[in-house]
Amino acid sequence: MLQTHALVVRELDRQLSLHHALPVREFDTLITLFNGPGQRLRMSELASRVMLSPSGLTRLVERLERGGLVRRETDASDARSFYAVLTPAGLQRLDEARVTHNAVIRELFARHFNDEELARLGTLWRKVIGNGDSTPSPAAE
Amino acid sequence: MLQTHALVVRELDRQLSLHHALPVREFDTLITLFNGPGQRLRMSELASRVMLSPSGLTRLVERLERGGLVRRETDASDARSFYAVLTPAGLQRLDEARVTHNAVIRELFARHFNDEELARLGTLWRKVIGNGDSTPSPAAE
DNA sequence: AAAGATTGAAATGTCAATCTTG
DNA sequence: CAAGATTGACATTTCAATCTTT
Repeated sequence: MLQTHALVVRELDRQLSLHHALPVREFDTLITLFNGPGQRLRMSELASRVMLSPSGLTRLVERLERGGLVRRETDASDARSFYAVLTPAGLQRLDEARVTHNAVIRELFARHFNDEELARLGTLWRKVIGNGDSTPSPAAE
Repeated sequence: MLQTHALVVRELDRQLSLHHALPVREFDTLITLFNGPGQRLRMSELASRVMLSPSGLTRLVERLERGGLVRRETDASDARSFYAVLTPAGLQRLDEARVTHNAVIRELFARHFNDEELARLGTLWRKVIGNGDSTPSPAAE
């Protein structure tokens, strides 16, 4: 299982970096923002969703901001907090990269399974995510 | 799917590092060597099995060697090549760490499934790995 | 020249410490 | 003081260049 995971992520990163100069981590961050309310999320919330430490996310958002794909805004209700917001350029880049993303997933992964198997896999994975217990982990949804 | 795997790997790394000072990458390398013929593998072969670049593996083996868990030997038939060999100390450390490894996998993952589901997952994953497709179709552009 | 492996430089991520605000 | 976020120091990994052997 760990090997399967590593294989898919590696190839995804290779293709996204090659065709869109957008490593898989950055891609994941953009798509997470896209799914957030108003295409924005607090830094801390974003960090836990993309499984990065707070400092790791700060640095990643710095890079995205330099590339104009994301913008940081202050929170009117709490001056300690910042929002990361998807910019129009970020949205466009995400849409382009999604084509490659989907192609890789299909080619490397989905291709091996029929619809019933895919549905079953989805169900099984959700069981794991939905239940974070055992040890107090800092990052969970 | 990517999130599920990321979650498991993160927790595995946390627990192995905490209890055995053995990050998941090192653990993976030891167990791969353990499964090799004579508990040894060529550097290049080991690199591809643990999904590390050649240079990445060189440095990882350096660390393991410093810790006495692995030893490097020359190859009599080809002076360019080196073998990484599991030492007795490495085997013992691996055995200890396996307890933690199994506990985490069971708690975080296997616990959610019955035997039939686990068998099915194994089958599905192997389908993906079995295909060493390095360059998928350029459906992106 | 090609293959196996390593080294230097640079990118990315983490932990601990710090700064600001609640 | 606690919470959100950032910064500094450090660890790990990769790419490109290099060295040795085939």
